[in-house]
Amino acid sequence: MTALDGPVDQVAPMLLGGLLRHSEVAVRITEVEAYDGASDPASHAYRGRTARTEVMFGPPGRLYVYFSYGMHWAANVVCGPDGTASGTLLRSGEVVEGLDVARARRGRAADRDLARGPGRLTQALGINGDHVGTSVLGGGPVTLTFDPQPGAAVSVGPRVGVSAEADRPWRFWLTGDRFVSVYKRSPRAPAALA
DNA sequence: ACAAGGATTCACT
DNA sequence: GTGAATCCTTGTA
Repeated sequence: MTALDGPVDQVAPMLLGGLLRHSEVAVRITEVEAYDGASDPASHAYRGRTARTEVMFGPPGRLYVYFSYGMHWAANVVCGPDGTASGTLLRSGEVVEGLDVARARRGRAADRDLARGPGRLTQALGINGDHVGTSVLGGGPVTLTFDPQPGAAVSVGPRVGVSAEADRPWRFWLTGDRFVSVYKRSPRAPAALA
């Protein structure tokens, strides 16, 4: 029983403002996306258990990390009760600790861009495939600290990059935050309704 | 065994 | 704004 075992579209916005830490680097989460296994064609787990998506069916709080476009890692926090496949993609954040380490990992990039984007965020934190299945709820190398801010304005909008169900409003971000990635609709997604 | 496509980023025009 | 890089996972033969 954790704060993560509810419906993913309710859990995802709760991660906003939270702190994800991997040793000396910590990131304040500013943007997330929810993915549900059973009802969500855009989810990797939609077609059932496979070797890759197995972790999404497990207990909440574990990391699901996958390799995308042949060059980027993207990190999810598994949500929902054990046996249900859902997860929250960590899309963007602000590096608030370990700036020097994050800068070294990200090459030449503006501080604002250190973790602004799913692939950038994992790179700044040093998260990769080795961390699949690691719990972020304590005891592991990666930890997630909730920092709920009841008064904070949260925006909701369509998801990025997915070609199916792009218009499901399951992307959440802190309204007006500088450390939110720019929205760019997938070229494969059907045109938005007028 | 093979072919297709992707929950993206970066450099260049 | 546009296009290339790059390799893993999955479905199909």
